[in-house]
This record gives sequence, structure tokens and C-alpha cells, in this order.
Amino acid sequence: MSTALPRRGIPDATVARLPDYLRVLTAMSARGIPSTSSEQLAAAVGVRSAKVRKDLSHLGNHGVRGVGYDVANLSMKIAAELGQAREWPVVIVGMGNLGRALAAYGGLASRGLRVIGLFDHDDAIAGQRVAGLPIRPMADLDSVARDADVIGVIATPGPSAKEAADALVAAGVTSILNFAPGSLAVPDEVELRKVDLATELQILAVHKQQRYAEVSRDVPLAGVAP
Amino acid sequence: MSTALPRRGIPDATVARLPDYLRVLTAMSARGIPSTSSEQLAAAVGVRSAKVRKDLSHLGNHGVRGVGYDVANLSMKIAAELGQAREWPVVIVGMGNLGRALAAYGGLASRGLRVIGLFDHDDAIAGQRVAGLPIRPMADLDSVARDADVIGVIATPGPSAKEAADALVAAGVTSILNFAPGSLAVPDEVELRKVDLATELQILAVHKQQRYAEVSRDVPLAGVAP
DNA sequence: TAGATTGTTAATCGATTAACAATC
DNA sequence: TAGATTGTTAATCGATTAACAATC
Repeated sequence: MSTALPRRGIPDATVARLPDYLRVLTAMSARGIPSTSSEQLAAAVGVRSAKVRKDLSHLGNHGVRGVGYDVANLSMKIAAELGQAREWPVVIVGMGNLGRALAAYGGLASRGLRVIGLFDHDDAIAGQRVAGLPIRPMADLDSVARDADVIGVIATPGPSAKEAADALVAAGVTSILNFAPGSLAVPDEVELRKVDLATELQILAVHKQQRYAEVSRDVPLAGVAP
Repeated sequence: MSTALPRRGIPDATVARLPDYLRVLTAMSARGIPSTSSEQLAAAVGVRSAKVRKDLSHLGNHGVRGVGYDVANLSMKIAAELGQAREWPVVIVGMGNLGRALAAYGGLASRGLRVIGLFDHDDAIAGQRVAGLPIRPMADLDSVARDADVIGVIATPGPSAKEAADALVAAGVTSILNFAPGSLAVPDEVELRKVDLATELQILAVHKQQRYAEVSRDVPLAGVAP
């Protein structure tokens, strides 16, 4: 089962933008705006209109030439594509600051992601409530995750991430998002993605540095006095 | 000042991986390993060795053919490239769960990013200490950020993000990382990057959905009984 | 010299973009 | 019919990868 993967793949880059379009469409809908255009969507989201049309074309052809897109209809198509037809259960392992932030993050519910379990390695904090859910001991993970087809989130400090990943895999979880620094090994059938909160900051810092480097090279005669 | 930008640009994709290499090299250094190879680095980080060599070649040629890379020397080169020659001051606006998580995030200090100020819109929590720093009222932002060439981080809820961005821009900040959902408008001279914590989860959810879709299309005769 | 490993080339892939024919 | 806007094409760009000549 591989070679020619069936033409179902919407590019990840497009998937990442769909929630932005959906947010704008929802706001339009709330204001009673019945239809829109790729130009308007592009302006609201901050991309080029050609990209909007390309992205939306992956969903099928839901626009009308010369007219635009129906707000309600397009909203539904995007929501469907994002899997919001059903809710995806999420468990979070690691209830430090980051885990708590994620548990309370408003952006999840609006995208069909429902947090159903919070876990921490430290049994002493078990029972505390975060965003309405109790923190549970790791021993409970299997019973919550097994057969529920959950998405697992690792929000532990770096050193505990391996333990968290092993526990998730052992409980049958096949989709894991890792916020902890460092790389993790998981079986092939498990999809593991990683988010490093510092990466984008690092890129900003490097760009800042490059801006300085450019200035000092481009204007070598500027501040000459020794 | 534009057209042919001076050949200083290390690709962002490479910059994003450099901290991973540095982390592995630091661990090797601690264990007294004097040299390594692109194969070893690749295995430790979870990429192909060709990618490692390509990435490192952007830093100049610091390896020795037939031998490998000197751990200490390569560590220094990467640290220098990442701007760790100096420390970059960071201010965080929005001290909810996410802001607190970022303030305490260990990954920052190790990359030359130093949090020097925490701010919140709600003056009632001013004075509270998070990770050793006091939360300050927004009114203090200008005095802290002005002329300090800081990187600004927006960790507010979505609706407050615009206000936070305006305050940062008004204080002269030209590099901003936005963790709040929604898009922000900033002047051209300000570099704005965005991280959406839910995006990667969303991608996992869509992939999960596609896996189901594939199964039901590929094996249409499997569970037939009505 | 034989063995190892880099740095670079060239092929490939995926994403972005401008332009425009198709269509309302 | 004239005007507007989509959906698609083709060019471009950046990143990944395999392969290998260069070099220790």
C-alpha cells in the first residue's frame, strides 16, 4: 500500500491557511455579507488573490466566475474539509504552563478539536482542574486513549518527552504533536509532528542580525571616525 | 535599498534546523566526543545526511573530507550564525497561560533570547512575578522597548492582539512574533511572523481524516454487510 | 594506496505567482 | 454585449534528495 497515493492530498500549506479563510468567512457571515471574492479574502487574510483561488480550487470548484464565492456555502466546504464534520478528541500530556495554555486555548474548539483528557507525570497535581477538566495520572492514559483514536499532544519539558511519547504509543495513539524540544523516535505507523516555540523567534533574531550585517556592508563609509 | 539583496541569506528552513544540530553537538561535547559526521548528526536529528551537509555548507566549509566535523568548532560556528554572539532582548505582551508558558520556556535562554519585560493590559495583575520578572502595565512598554531593539511577542487572546501590536509598533519595535489567532496589519518596515498553536494539530486531524477516506475507498468491499 | 566523508551538482518536488482564457 | 471574476496554465522560486567528484 503505497506507490501512487490516491489523489486526495490537499497540500499541507493550503490546509494551514484554510482556518484563516474560515475565520474571515465566519465574520462575514455574522455581518450578513452573502458573497465575497478572492480579492476580498486575500486582503483580509494577507495573501495574494491568486493563492486564495489556488487554495480554494483544491476543495473543488465552488466559486462562480464573474461573481465570486457564496460565503455560507464556502464556509461549509472548508469546515467539511477540515474534518469538522466530526470532532477530533485530543489528550494533552504535561500540565505545566504550556499544557495549561493549550488546554485553555480557544482556537481548538473552533476547529473541531476537543480536549478530552489532561495528564501529568506528577501524581501530586492529579485532580486539579484546568479549563474544566481534571488532571489525571499517567496510569489513566491507556483507558482514555485506547480505541478512542485520539490525537496526543506532548507539552512536557524536554527530558520527559520521551516518556510521554512512549506512553502515548503504548496506548495506541497514532497522531502525536510534540511541543517539547528535542527529537523523538516513534514507530513508522505513528505520525509525529513537532512545534518548537522558539524556532520562529530564532528566525526573527537571525533576520535582525542580517539586517545589521547588511547595513554595515552596504554603507561601509558611514560611521568612519575611529 | 532592495532589488539584488546581498548574498547573506541562509535559508529560513536551514536556520530552523540549526538549533537542533547545536543541541546534539552540545550533548556530544558534554560526553567528550571530539568529532562527528553528517551521518551521525542526521541520525540524531532525524533528517538525511545530505540535508545536514547542505545546511552546514551554508555556514562555510567547516568539515574535513574523509574525516568529518570538529564538534567544538562547528558548535561555535552555529552559535555565531544564530546570533548568539549577542543576546537578543525579548518582551512578551499578554500574561495569560501562554505568556507565562513562554516566559518560563527553557528553550529561549539557550538560544540567546533573553526575556527582559512582561506586559499585560490588565493593570490588576501588574507586579505579579513570572519566572523572576514582574508583570508591568502597558504604559511601561515604551520605556523598556524604545531604543533597546527588542523582539516583541504577542501572547494575548485574539481580540487584544491588535492593541498589543499597535503598542509594540508605537514603541519602535520592528520584529514581532504573533501567537494570537487572526491577522495583524503592521507597517512595511516591521517584520511580523505568526505562530498558530492549532495549525499543526489541524494538519494532524486532516491527515487522520484522509487516512480514513483512503481506507474506505481502497477497500470498498471490506465491511459490506448492510 | 584504500577507505571515508565532505561539498557540490543536478534532478526532483512542492509551493507561489502572474497572466489569461473561460465563463458568468 | 461589456464587465467581473474564477479556475487553470506555465513560469518561477526555494527546499529536498541522490549521486559523485574532490579531498583528506
